[in-house]
Amino acid sequence: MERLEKQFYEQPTLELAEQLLGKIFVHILPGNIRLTGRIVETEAYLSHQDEASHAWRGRTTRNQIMFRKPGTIYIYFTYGCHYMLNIVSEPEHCAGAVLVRAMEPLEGLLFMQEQRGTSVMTNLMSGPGKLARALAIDGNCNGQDLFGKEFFLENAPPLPKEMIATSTRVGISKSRELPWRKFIRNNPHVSKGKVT
DNA sequence: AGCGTGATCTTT
DNA sequence: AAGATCACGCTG
Repeated sequence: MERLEKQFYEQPTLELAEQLLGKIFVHILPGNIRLTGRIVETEAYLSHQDEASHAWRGRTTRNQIMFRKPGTIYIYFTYGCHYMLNIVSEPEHCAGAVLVRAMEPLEGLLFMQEQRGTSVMTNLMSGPGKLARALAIDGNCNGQDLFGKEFFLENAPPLPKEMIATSTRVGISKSRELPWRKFIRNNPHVSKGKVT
């Protein structure tokens, strides 16, 4: 399947959060090892309209990558041990982003199992911290983009509307009521937040 | 249900 | 300079 190009990432953040479901995330390791997963859960983060977004008060040292061109990868470190993978959306300087919260592991399973210390498939990438670890993503990836040799997305047929579920976001205290989490209904690889 | 772990942001 | 918070995951 072909790679997704620039215009795919330029859509409004909420639409991109839905469109990303089902797409294949690819990380190529040195030695041409493919680590890949199918995105099954996302969350939208806007900028100034969204109190829970890192960008809601404007540009800082940490969030500056969110202001870059769509398709850029924004990684940050939290709780002293986890890296979070975000994909920048909207036109440049708007600072929208989509948090990738869960994937279904596809290729590189042995590597992922070693990274994660488990071989239970539904536990490899069923959460944002877990998937970053499984895909060998850390702070060095911050600011890279999805148009190079190392990271990109592969296309997949759009999902039927009835397979897409919506809920409030998880793990935040501000703007809790916003229904900006998107996930594939009844998929066993979504995080242990809320299921329907 | 409780806590580790460290960067970042807010308040003094 | 100090304190609070955190887009989490693991043990128990």
